[in-house]
Amino acid sequence: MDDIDVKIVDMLQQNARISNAEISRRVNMAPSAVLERIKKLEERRVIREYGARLDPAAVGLGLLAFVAVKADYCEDDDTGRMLAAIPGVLEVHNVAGDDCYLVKVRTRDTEHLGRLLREQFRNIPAIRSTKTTIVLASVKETNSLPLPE
Amino acid sequence: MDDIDVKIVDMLQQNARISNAEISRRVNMAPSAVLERIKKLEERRVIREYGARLDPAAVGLGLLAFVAVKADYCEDDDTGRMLAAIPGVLEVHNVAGDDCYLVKVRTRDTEHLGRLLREQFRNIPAIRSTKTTIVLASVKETNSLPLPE
DNA sequence: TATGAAACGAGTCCATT
DNA sequence: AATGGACTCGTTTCATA
Repeated sequence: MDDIDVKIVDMLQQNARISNAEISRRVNMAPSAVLERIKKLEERRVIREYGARLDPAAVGLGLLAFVAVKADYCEDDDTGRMLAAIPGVLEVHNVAGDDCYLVKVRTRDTEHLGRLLREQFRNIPAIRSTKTTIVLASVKETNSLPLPE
Repeated sequence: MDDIDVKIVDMLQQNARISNAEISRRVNMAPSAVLERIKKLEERRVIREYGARLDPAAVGLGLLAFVAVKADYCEDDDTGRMLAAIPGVLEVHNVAGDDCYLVKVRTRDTEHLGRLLREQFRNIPAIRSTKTTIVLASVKETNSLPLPE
């Protein structure tokens, strides 16, 4: 990763639908050279994927919550995988501390969240307890990583 | 948002660098019609932005943590904005419950995290205390929202 | 690893329905 | 709100440095 790679991934982070031609103008290179670099960054998995960020409320997922999950065995990845498979579960992190998992979940409303916890989370055998934190408002939400100049 | 809009935003969610031509083939429409729809979805802010997801470790941000922040006034959005401005802070959520904010943060390592908490977080006047949860492994991490068929 | 030429495909605008 | 034609511009490959 040289400076030009950093510039390229930053542009793609900021706007994944920018054209190769535009990138190549901004780094003063031929489009074919930029294409080569992007392909390699994708192969090396420095670039994982390209995605559109949608307004969750516009697709009926107005409620955001974080659920701390205590399970019998934190090391057992099956529980994590079962959590990850539940619709609305966006993130599952294995965490240090009292809890085993921290789960980010979006649902329509509190009623749907309650149903999800009762019918999905509690049905996973190893889960001992859950503690839910409701998000009232998101001040910032991005996954653009700060890159060096 | 009709069925075709849902299909379009889902394709863009899955791969933001898909061409309009490819989308138009998959929904059996003229490219110009698809372009119109995408423009309107962007205008209505159903589509917020397009981004590349990078491997955090590849850009020197191998550590992920969540920080629960207690502040004097939860309602005061200045604290939230100050948190959001700190480099490495990716998400700031105003939450219900004991804490005021839940903050998602990426740093190089624990040393950098410690410095960030001491030098940045604790310097925000209204902040009373912080409680940090270190992520050991992320089982799932996406922001693709589950859409109806 | 970068370039430039060439061929092909995509993006965009607009008159029309 | 969608189409199809026309023009412009971008993408991709490959021979070459």
